[in-house]
Amino acid sequence: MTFRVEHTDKASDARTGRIQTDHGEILTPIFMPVGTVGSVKGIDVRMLENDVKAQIILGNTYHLYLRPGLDILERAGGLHNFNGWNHPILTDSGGFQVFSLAENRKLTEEGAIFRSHIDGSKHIFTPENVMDIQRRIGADIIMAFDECTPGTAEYDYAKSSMERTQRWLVRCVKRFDETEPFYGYNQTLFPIVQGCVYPKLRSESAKFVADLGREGNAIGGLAVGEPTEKMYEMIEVVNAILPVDKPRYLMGVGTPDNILEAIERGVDMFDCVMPTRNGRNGQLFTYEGTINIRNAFWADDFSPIDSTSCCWADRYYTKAYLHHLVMCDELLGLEIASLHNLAFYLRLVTDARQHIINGDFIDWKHSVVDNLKRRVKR
RNA sequence: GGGCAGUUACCAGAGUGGCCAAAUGGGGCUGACUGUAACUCAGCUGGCUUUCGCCUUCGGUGGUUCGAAUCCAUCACUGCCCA
Repeated sequence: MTFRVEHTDKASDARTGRIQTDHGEILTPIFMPVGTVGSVKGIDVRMLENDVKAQIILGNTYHLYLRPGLDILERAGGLHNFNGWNHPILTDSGGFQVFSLAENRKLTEEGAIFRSHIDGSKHIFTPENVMDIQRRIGADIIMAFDECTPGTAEYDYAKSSMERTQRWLVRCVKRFDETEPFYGYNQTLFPIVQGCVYPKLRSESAKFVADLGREGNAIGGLAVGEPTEKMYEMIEVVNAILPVDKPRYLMGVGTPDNILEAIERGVDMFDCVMPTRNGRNGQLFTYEGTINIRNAFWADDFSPIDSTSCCWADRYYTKAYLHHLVMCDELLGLEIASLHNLAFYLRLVTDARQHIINGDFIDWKHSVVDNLKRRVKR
């Protein structure tokens, strides 16, 4: 994998760049749709390519390991062959599940012991086997096994958690570097900065990560319960330390305005379940603000879903029709809402990229950010 | 014409003397959702009030009772059965 910064913004830390992988190129800043079990929920690969214009998607180590399992993935020839997505893929390590499945796991120095949410069976994830598993899943970019610390953690816990993540990181790097790709094409490992909301821990973690000299770096443990302003502050602390010539990936973030604020602070890559999950729950993101398409007042609004038109569905279908589909629990409603939201997210980062190139990113951001946060009432 | 069963909130449907503005579903309204155990979850759903509380409701009318969705009478309507 290679990365090249192409344009830097004079008024902020925003920049554009180009990541090259064996499965193709990624123009940054980029949003990566989340496909936890190997599928972006409700969206097939043709829609991802042609309508969403996704360049890279995520998969999840924990979920894919449980189902379909490594044997099937290996016999399929890796995740790209299995799910038909012949562009870059990034897999998360299961570190987030250490956080989100906290009731079903036990943490030790060795790793994390999980109870499967599917059948209750017991599994252990260690830095070493998570590297091995991600080798076999076959993503282009794989993530270190970390603990995603809650945003509300006390300093002492955050410190010991971050230190354990660092010890795990050393083991991840060692294992990754002494193993080979499973399928012939190159893979790269991104380490993850932790440290909760504490600047001291964040900078310590960022230095540790930066010193590893990997091809890209990630910021984890944000948007997990801390105030939004803290998140921005932590991004600033960390990005002041992470190398500028490597892509920076802010894990799991976020809302459209979160993404623009993070781009301003020098982040290049994002993923979030929000466009798909919230879309399934009836929330649409637009440049006008967010729309809850279940609200009764959309029932007779026969205007296009999004007049600014992120994809064909926005022009083709009306709000009233999408409202109807959602109220009827029709599968098509979930699909259209997810499609719209993903197309919007990809358009958002594409527009950000263009404005960085044009040199007016900050002005543009100021002109759109308040609207992005507002709720559209008819 | 006779017999039996029934009529409860938007719908279905519990409740058969006070703990009932009335269970539970559904529908509806509103909100939440940030590296996906999530087509999920939460609140509200007679009126006024932030709460307390007050007011108006259980087919209609009239009664019994300290007190009625619940008991009695009568009328109306619905369903099934017999002529």
